[in-house]
Formats: sequence, structure tokens, C-alpha cells
Amino acid sequence: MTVTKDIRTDRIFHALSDHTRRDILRRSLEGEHSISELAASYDMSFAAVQKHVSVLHKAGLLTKRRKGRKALTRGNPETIRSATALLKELEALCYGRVERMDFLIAQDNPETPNLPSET
Amino acid sequence: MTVTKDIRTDRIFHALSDHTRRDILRRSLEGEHSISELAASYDMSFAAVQKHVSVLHKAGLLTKRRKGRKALTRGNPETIRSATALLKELEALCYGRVERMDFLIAQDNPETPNLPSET
DNA sequence: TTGTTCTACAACCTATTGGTTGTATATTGA
DNA sequence: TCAATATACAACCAATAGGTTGTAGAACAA
Repeated sequence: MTVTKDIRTDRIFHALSDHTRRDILRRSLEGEHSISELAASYDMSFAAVQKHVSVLHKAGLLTKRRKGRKALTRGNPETIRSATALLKELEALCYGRVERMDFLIAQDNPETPNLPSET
Repeated sequence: MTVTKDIRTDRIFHALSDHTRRDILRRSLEGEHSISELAASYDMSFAAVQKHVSVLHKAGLLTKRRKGRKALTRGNPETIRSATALLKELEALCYGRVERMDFLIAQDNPETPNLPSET
């Protein structure tokens, strides 16, 4: 995997890592919205929402088009699909391990796995 | 969607937004690895890799188990699947829009969509 | 024309991230 | 026993994130 592709992937997942941005993305996937229209829904300044839109835009998760004085945002399913594909690849790696474990069965590891306690 | 679930989702995508962490996750999905074993592969300190593992762990993307003095990491496919499911939901929203656009066809928007220039 | 709306963007502030080094502790092997 | 290994974790630092306010310009509506 190339460095630039890594950086693009970093940007996509970073953009998805904020729930306000995920919400903006959801709405932009359902239909076009102006930034001020979006901004009205959140308890933060217009500029803050504008920045969130910018992060999504730079990640390629949404496109913008001008309509008069409005900037209409629209979700870009292509980019979401590329992220989904990457996650599917990760899942596939796991399946690979399960298969391999069929061969290496009855080995050791009785210790209980350890997920962090919810905080 | 509840706040705590939002926070958990934030953590998952944040953990995925760093290519070193994605690489650690890949390897941990293929099989168990000790932290020092992982750390040997990256051009950064042991402590830095340890922090990356911690981020993945807190996001629920991997589990840890003790084996003597080693801490063995293992990828957790369950969490990856939950992230995949969320992205699939987003994609579905988009399909909804396309359908709706079939009804609202021949409206306006001739302007070209605008993705940011690659940087 | 003039006021309003919508966007863009700079400057600023605080919290978080992603790295570092250093110290402490448990486990292993000779 | 003692040195080496593996981890955990604290303290620190520079850069980035996520918010704010303020300013400026373009498009619209009266």
C-alpha cells in the first residue's frame, strides 16, 4: 500500500471518527444540504460546522457544488465504499486466521481474552 | 443512537485512522503477536507502539492476553464488523437518495460536483 | 441601493494526539 | 542470584484538532 493511499485512508477514517461529522455525512447522503442549513442543527458555531464539512470534503466523503450563494453538500458513496472494502479486507484476514487455527488446533491459550473495561 | 455508542464508534474510527495502527491490527488479525514483536517492525519507540496497541485495545479492536512476560494481542473481528455495518448503513442511505432522485428527476443541478484537489 | 444571507477564512485558545525518555516491575534463563 | 527481556506507565513536548470570534465578499431580496 502506497504512502499517499495510506494518507487518504487516514483522512477517511479520521473524518468518520467524529459523530457530528458522521451525522453531517448521513444527511448529505440522503440529499443535498447547504452548510447553514446543516449548521442550524448543531449546538456549535457556523464556522465549526464549516470546518467539519471541510474535513469530510478533504477526505472525499462529500462533494460541494455552488448554487447561488449556497454551497450544497452531497455525500460521496464511492469513498464510503472504499472504506467498507478496507474493513472487509481486515475481516478476511481474520477468517484466514481461523482457518489456520483449524490446523494448529489443541495448542495452548486457555487464558481469557481481555477487553478493556467500559469507561 | 445513544451518546455512549457514539463515543465507542468515535473510538473505533479514530483507532483506524492511523496507518501504523491499521498495520498492527492487520497483523493481530492474522495471528497473535507480542508488543515487542510488533514494535520491532516500526521506526518508533516501544512505548509509542505500546500506545498504539492501547488505542486499538480501548476501541475494542483487539484483545490482550498475558503469556508469561509477554502481552499477546489478537484482533477482534466483532468490532470490525460493527464498523463495517455502520458504513453499510451509510451506503444504504445513499441508495435511498438515488431512488428519491428518480422521482425528482429533471430538476436543476447541472453544475459539476467539486472534490478537493489532491494534496 | 441597501440590508440580509451565506460562505470563506484568519487568528486565537485549549485539549488531545503521537511521539519521546525515564523509571519500575514481573518473568525468564543461565 | 543476577542479567536480560517484556511490559506498564508517568512526564514531557510539538503538532494537530475542535472549538471560538471577527472580518470580508458574493448573492439575493426589497
